[in-house]
Amino acid sequence: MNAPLPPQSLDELLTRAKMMAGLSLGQLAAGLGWPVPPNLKRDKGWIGQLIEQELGATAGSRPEQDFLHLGVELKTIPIDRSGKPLETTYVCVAPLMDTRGLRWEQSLVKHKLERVLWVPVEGERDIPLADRRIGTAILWQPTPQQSASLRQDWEEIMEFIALGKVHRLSARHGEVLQLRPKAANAAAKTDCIMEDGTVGLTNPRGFYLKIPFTQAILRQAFDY
DNA sequence: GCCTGATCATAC
DNA sequence: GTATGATCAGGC
Repeated sequence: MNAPLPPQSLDELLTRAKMMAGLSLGQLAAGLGWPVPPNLKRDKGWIGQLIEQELGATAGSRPEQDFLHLGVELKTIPIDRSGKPLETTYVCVAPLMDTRGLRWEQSLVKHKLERVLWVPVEGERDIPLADRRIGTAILWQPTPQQSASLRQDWEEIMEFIALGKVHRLSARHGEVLQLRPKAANAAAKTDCIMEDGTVGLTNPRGFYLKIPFTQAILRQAFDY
């Protein structure tokens, strides 16, 4: 259907994002010629893909920022009536093999979070999907304090992984960043380092931002 | 009510 | 299986 071209500048991206603010998902979907699913149970990535399309991100499954030429990663984030995030935010998969020597500076977490365009969307389940409204987008870069917190959690988690203790990590680890399963289901397996140094199998994991962290990002932008 | 572990769709 | 986009939902 209607497929906007990629924005050619950061200003153009921000202008497009501002034009979406206040619109409902139904309005946006209609403009793009997309059908609205009854709910997100079987379409968990629908909102993210809709916003991607509207803003002209290159669809696809390439492990890159959404707007590589602008150095911007796009994240939609479901919020409640008070503006608080309803869910944690997925960042990227966690490497579970050959992690010795991997440094924060070269990590995928740091790279993905260097510049993020956050698009808040009403996410409460009692609001019909088509009626949920899009909020004001926020272009964010981590403050030195936020970057230090992310780095500390990342290093602690990666230390566990490198020592073959990934099975001892839970979502409770980390102040702002957590490790959780990221797969089709619990039967999915991938190679990992075991405590005796051999190679074993475990559930694929991903890094997620905890809710208070993203809540602080929204709060610092909207000053509430 | 919140959170952690589990799960859904799709492309390749 | 891995990567993209995330939310679901039962146990606490």
